Parts: sequence; C-alpha cells; structure tokens
Amino acid sequence: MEYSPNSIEEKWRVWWSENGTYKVSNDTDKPKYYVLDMFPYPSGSGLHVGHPLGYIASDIFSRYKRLKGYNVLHPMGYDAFGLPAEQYAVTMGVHPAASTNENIKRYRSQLDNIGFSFDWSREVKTSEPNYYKWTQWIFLELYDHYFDTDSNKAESIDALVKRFETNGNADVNAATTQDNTFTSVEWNALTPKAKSDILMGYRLAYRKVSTVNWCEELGTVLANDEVKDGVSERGGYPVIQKPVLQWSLRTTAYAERLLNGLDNVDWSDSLKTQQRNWIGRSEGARMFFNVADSDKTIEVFTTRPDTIYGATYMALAPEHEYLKELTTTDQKAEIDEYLTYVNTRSELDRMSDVKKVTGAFTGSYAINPMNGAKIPIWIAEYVLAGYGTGAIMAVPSDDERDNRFATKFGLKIIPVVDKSEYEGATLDDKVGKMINSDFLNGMEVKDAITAAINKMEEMGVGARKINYKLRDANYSRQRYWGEPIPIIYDADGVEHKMDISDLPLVLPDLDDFKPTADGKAPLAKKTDWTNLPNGFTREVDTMPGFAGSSWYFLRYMDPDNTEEFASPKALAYWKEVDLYIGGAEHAVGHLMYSRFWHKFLFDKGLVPVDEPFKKLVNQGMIQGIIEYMYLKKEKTDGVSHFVCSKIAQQEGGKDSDKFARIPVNVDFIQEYGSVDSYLDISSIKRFIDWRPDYADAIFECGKGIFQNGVFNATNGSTDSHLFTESEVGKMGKRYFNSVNPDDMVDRYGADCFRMYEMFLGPLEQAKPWDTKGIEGVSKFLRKFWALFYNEDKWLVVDEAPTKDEFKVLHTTIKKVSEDIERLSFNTCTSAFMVCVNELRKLDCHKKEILETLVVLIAPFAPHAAEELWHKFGNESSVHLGTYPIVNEDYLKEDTITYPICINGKKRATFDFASDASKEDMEAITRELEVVQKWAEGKSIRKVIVVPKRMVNVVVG
RNA sequence: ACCUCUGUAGCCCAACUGGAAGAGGCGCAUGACUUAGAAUCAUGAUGUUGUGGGUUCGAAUCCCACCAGAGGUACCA
Repeated sequence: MEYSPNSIEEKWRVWWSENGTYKVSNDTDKPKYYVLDMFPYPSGSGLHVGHPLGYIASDIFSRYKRLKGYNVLHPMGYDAFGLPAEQYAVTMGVHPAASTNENIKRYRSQLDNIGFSFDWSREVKTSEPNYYKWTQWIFLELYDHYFDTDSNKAESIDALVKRFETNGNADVNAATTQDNTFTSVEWNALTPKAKSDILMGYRLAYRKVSTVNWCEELGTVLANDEVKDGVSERGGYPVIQKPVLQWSLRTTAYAERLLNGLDNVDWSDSLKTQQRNWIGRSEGARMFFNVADSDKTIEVFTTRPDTIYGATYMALAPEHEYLKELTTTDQKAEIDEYLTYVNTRSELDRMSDVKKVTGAFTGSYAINPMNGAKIPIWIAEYVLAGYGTGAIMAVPSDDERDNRFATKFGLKIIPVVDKSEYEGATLDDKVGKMINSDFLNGMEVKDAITAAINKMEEMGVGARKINYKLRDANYSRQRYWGEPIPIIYDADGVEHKMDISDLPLVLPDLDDFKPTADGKAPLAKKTDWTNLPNGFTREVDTMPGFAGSSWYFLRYMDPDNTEEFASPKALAYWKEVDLYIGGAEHAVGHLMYSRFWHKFLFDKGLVPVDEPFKKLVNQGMIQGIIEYMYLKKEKTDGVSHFVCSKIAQQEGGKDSDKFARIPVNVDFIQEYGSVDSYLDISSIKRFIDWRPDYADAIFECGKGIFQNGVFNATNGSTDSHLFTESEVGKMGKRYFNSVNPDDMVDRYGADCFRMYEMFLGPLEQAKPWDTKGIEGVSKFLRKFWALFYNEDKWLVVDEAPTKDEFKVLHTTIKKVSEDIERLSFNTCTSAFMVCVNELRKLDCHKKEILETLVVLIAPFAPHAAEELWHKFGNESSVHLGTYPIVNEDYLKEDTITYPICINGKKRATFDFASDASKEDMEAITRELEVVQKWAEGKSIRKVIVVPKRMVNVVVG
C-alpha cells in the first residue's frame, strides 16, 4: 500500500489512548526520568506552528528514554489564568472561564493531532480550584515565613514573634526592610496594627507600595505590554505611574542562593549568564550623606567608594521618600513639573533613553562625609527607585551618565582617577591612580576601593555591602482572571491569612470584568463577596500569571491529591525535572520565580532537592513574517491615510514620528515575506472587509490613490501596488501571521510535520517558518515506506543482511543515538535521510535491518513506526520496545584517507592504515612525492599529524 | 540603552575538541519516463563563512572592534 498518513495516524492515536500506552505509574522499579515542557497559555488563536517545536523535541526525547528502559513522566497542562482572556471578556462579554475552556479544548485537539505521548490523566490547569488551592496555600506559607540570614533559609514567623517577645529584634539577622531596633518590652507594648506593620518587613510575602501603569481615560491599570511611548496602546491616552499598596514576594532574600544554585544545574552558559545578570550581584559600599540644615540622612550604594572625593552632586530617584522634605520652596515648581514628566515615563523609557539627560534641583545640599564638601541634591530619572537605595553619589569624572548630567546642568567635575597609564580605558573602567583624593592619592583604583571602605567603616559613615539588581517580585494584579489572594483585613486594616481548611478561596463569578472607577480590582465590585459578616473585608487583588506556573511541575507528580500539593512519596520518586524544554522568552522571569518557590519549599522540607530543573534547554522561537502597513498618524481630510511603505521609507519609515505601523493579516499579502510584498486592489478590498473601520481610508500607492472602491492612477499607470513592510518577528494573534499545525498535519500527516519541525534547524536557534521545505521530508517518508511496500506488496524478506547493509544500519543507530542525546534533532532527520538513500541504493528489504530501523525512527515518526511494527507481526506497541544497540564491529575501516596539506593548504590525499601510529604516518609523509616536490629548496620544519583528521607539513 | 544569542551556496542548514568549506533538504538547470503536465528516477551548478583586525603550522570555530537581525529588560505569555 502507498504511504498515506491520514489513513493510519488516527487509528494509532485511538489505539494508544485505548491501550493506555502512555500511562505513567508512580509505582515501579524502573529508573525515573522526568521530561517537562513549558505548558502553554491557551490563547484564542490556538496553537501555531511555533508551539509544538519544543513539544516535539521533548516527545522524541521521552520516547527515546522510554525505549531505553526508563519510566518517563511526560505530562502536559495549561497555564490558564491570564490577561488576554480577561481583555476578551471586557470587550466581548464572554466569561474568561468559558473562553479559556474553549481554547483549552482547541489546544487539546491540536496537540492530539500531533501524536504526543503525554499522560493526559495527569493534566493540570492552573485555573481549576483543586489546583489553585495549593497555589494559595504556598502563598500563605510564604506569608508565614521570613528569611533568616543566620540559618540561610526560611523560618517561621511564629518563631520570629517569639524571639521578638523575649529578646526584641537586636539579635535577629534577616532579610528585611525593617531597620529600627526594638526591645521585647517595646515590641510587647505595640498595637496589633503596629506589630503587623513590622512583621510585613520580614514576611516572604508582604505588602508594600509599588507603582502601576494607570490610565485615567480607560479607567484601568495597564500591563507594560499595553503601554507604548508613555501612552496606552489602545486609544493613545496618557499613562502615569501610580503608587498603590500591593503584595510582593521577597525574592531578594534568596538572591545569593539563586546565584549559587546555578553552579549545580546543567543549563547553557548563556542562560546562566542571563540569570546571573538578572540577579546582578555587585560588591561595593553603602554610604551615608547627611543633608545640610536637616536631620535627614541619605543612604547611597556605590561600587566606586574610591571616587568619593569626586562626588560633586547627588542624584535621587524621583520617587525617593525624602523628596518632599528636601525640596525647597524656591525649587518646588520646578520639581513638580519634572515629576509630572517622569510620571509619563516607563522604566524601560528611563533606562533606554540615555541620550536624553533630564533632572531637577531640589534646592537642598548634602555633606560629603569624607571632606565636608557641600554638594547639591538633584533628582534624575536615570536613578531608579528599585535599584540600590534609589539614590547615588554622582561622580562625573568617572561615570559616563553622571558626566553627561553634570555637563548638561553645569555641575562641577573633579578628576579623581588618573588613567594616563591605561591607554584606551574608558571613563567607567576601574583602573588608574587616585588623584585629588586626600589619603587615597597614588593608590591604584582596586586598592583605593578597599582603603576607602575601611576608612568609612572606621568613621561610621559607610560599610561594605553587596547589592543585587534583582528586585522583589510584585505579586498583586488589579485583575479578575487570576487566583484570589486568601487574605482578609480587619477593621484596623490588619491583615489575616485565611484558614487553610477554607481553601480554595474560589474566584467568584462576575458579569462585568472592568475594574472600578478608581482603579480597584474588579472583585471590589462584588461587595457581598468582599464584605464578610464579621466586618472583615477580603483582598480584591489577584495573583500574577507567574503564580500558577511557579510550581505546576510538582503537581504533575501527583495531580489528584486532595490532602497535599503532592505526596512526599511521589515527590521523593520523581524528585526533579530531568529535562525541561521551553522558550527562551522565559529565560529569566518564569525560571527565576520557579527556582525561588522551589528553594522555599525545600527549606520547608517539602521537596527533596533545592533546584527544580536539572537540565534546561531553550528552544528557539519559530518566527513569522509580520507585514506592516504605514498609516499616517494625522488623518487627511478626516480619514485615515495609508501610505505605500516605499514612500514612507523616503520620509523616515518606522523611525519617523509621522507614521504608525499596523500589522496586516498576511493572508491578504502578495509576495508574502519578500522585500516587495504588497497589497493589490483586490487585497486592499479584502483588507477593508476585514477592518471595516478603514472603509473610507485613503490608500496611497506608488502610482495612484485608492479610495472608496476607486483607483485613480497617476499618469494612467495600472500599477496599483501598495507595498507593505516585511519584518521577521514573533508569530501570533496580534500580528495575524499564525500558521496552524492542523493544516500541516491534514496535508502531510503528523509524522511528517514532526520531522519537518525538527529538520528546520537546531532546536535552540530561532528560525522563520517556511512551509516550502516540508515537501522534502514528505518525500523522505514515502521513500522510507517504499523500503517496506511496493504499492500493495510487502517487500520485506527474511534474508541475512550483508556487511554493507549492517554498516548503514549501525552507522545510523550510532549517529541518531548520539544526536538525540545532545538534542540535535535536525541532524537526526538528515541521518535518516542518508540511511534510507543508502538502503535504496543497496536495494535492501531485509527484515533484520528494517525492523530495527522502525524502532529507531519510532520516536520521530511514531504513527508510521507503529503501523510497520504491527505489520511485522508484533502485537504490543513499538513505543514499549527496546532501543537498538550499536555494534561497532560493523563500523570499522581498514584505511582512512587523509588530506596532505603543505603549509595549511591541501595538496594531495593519502590512505593510511587506520591503526597506523603518528610516528609512522609522519615518516611516510616525509617521503611522499608531493611533499618532496613542495619542499624542494626548503626544509621541512614540522609535520603535524592529527589522527583521523589530516596531516600538515610546514615547509620554509 | 543594557543583557543574551545568531550571521556558511538563491534559501533552510551540516561541519563534534581549532584540522579537506559541504552531510541532508528546498529551489534551479539538464536528462529519463510521459502526447503533455504531475509524480518518480538520474545528473550537477552555485562561496570574500556579515565586515575589519589579531592569535595559530592551520580559523566558519578562539580574541578584539564594528555592522545586521532576534529574544529579554520584572503587569503579554
């Protein structure tokens, strides 16, 4: 029979499901192996071809490990809470639970189509109460603990309270924002509210003021993603940074352990580097500057205490707590004006716009603790409240940004480091000899740093300190579609945790998912839910997206447990994720949060290891081509005005303020993805059908204008191309460029789709989707099939294979196994192609070869392999079989052909016996005719023999 | 702006630890089969390894600078 995937694939998917082929037991003697995918957020547009890339890779690896005799846990679930479902609810009135369930159904059918070996009985959905019960429980555990720096782990708040009651806090070393010292007597005399406030400074889940993006016109808090250039993406309204009391997680407490833990995991160096940079450990000093004519002291963190004598001004973050007190009457207007400006600036704007130097003078002065110099205190947006202490001592002579600032505002610059001995050193380089620096003069920077800190400690004006860029994670969202935070407040505003027996705190139904007029979370509207009979009120913020995804991998181990998040037995067996595959876009965020949660659970003795993911691989993103149209920001005669991208280019293109770029559905585009992609008249009409709001828009093409159904050509031209701009980028709903895997599976079959995705390129590399190449893989599968079948005839014969046939097979086993181990699936695919090409040349149809080949290819093409496996008369699944072993005897060669190079250039080849020694090879090489010829009149200086590679003769 | 990664034939990519620039596929060209096309089979052409420097007997690979693209930058997921 012909290879026709559609007729066999569905059959085997049903068979696997009915036979429970992929059901995983926690109860077995087999060694375990845990292969995890980053579970998807079920978006409204369904899976696109980028999603399955990692899933296919992990599925191949799981099937491989199963064949190798492991008990493999390979689960799947859904990260089901999230903003898009809520936005959809706000605009379309569909309950997020309903749309999410619809999306999950669609995802499931798409996933099923690809033939994954997931154990669906372990499915996890983060939006299910029986799951988020435990998310809430972990949150309360975090709330109930603080980080003790003496024991270097989380300890219970109850124990801390006992210490306060007996000894106060003087001998407590903890990760805390609490810097007042109190005695037991003082503590015991405090009101419950005051005690609660102090404990907030210790808890791992705590409340503090942090800012949100607030859009007055839309009456809502916006995600960073919804803000572009300081205005809302929707409608273009102003967005300001508004301070709100919110929950946070004290991730910083674990900074050092998060950093050290990286040494013990098998992740790529680039990924570890990204995590290390995100944690951003830096050594330096904290220093205290008194404010002139005030009792205030400003704390700064600096990595360059050596440059203290060059500190000519001080810069505070505009959010600094002392700003009010420091601003003089004269300067108030200027400061207020500046604050209004800063309010419109996102953190990203503030970091990236370094060329723009802005700031304002408070009118106050600080005293340099080392020499008593009076230096002005400014506020500047380049100082971020969240980093260090939100205040810096500025040294314009040795810091690029400070230098620009000082130059612009005419502030003093005192050179303190002489770099004349270091050619090419930049301002920021930590090299040179100290000058103008009193006792530091003449020292090298490195020594001066130590000397300066020692002196400051002696004088009591500073101390050695390690600072981290890592910030505590904001844990509050003013949203509906997330886990409710199980906290209630009494009449005094003191928070209380809910009783564990009352969990889960189920998210109540709402009809209207908009926030309240004053920006409170939607749940605030549900007064019968928020107001409890005893006068207490509920927290109305919900948890962020990362809450549910920070521990889901533990739930798969024991998904139906109602007593614990997972049983100790299940946790002890599965232990940790052995291989985690997921997108590089999660390289810091999700992985950092999961590791933090896991370390906390480890401290509690609830998980057996302190790092959750042993080996981690980021698959590269499959990109799509995004097609943009240029829209003039200002309407022409009251209607929208689109401009051909080639015309827009001449006026500055995307960098110009004149244009907005809007993504177009790529289905309308001619010459999609090329430099000359365009819309013709009929595609413009389709565009208008799609976006009726642009029905009367002007479309300015290269050679004419299209409007209201009529094309007016200039110079009688018929060329009506409206060029669009193609850009490689994310595939997704917002760019209208998704390719649905179902279409590929319908057309080519799941096995072909799977192999093609792997064949596209290295797993870790980003690559644009291109449907064209899939024909090659399809052709390969037909050729593979043709080894077994000729039309309706089963060709396989029971003859003993030849040496050559064995060699082809075992070369392939070796290559494929090695490549699977290093996750190089693209080269596996081409190894199979080579193998099939060679077997065809040998006209091989031998059972012993082909049956082994079927097992070998089973992880890649599970359906075809299963079909053929059963044709061989086997009754159990090929996927529960045994992986073939390489027999090296078939791979041996008698001679190896070496290139003979003269001075690095290949001049001849020579066959050496494969077991020849280096010395023999050198001796033979020296006598070769070519070598003699090239060495004529010169001497042979050296002969380099690289076994199995080449021979190089150096003459001269 | 900062952090991370990538750049090899018209295109997707191989080249493992520094050792012959080429495995596989797409596309293209020619031939076979065919009335023709499709499918299939056979054959084979294409190079400043992004640019410039350095290290080395030898560099796609290591180092430095630059250019281009992608991902992340804490409320998209």
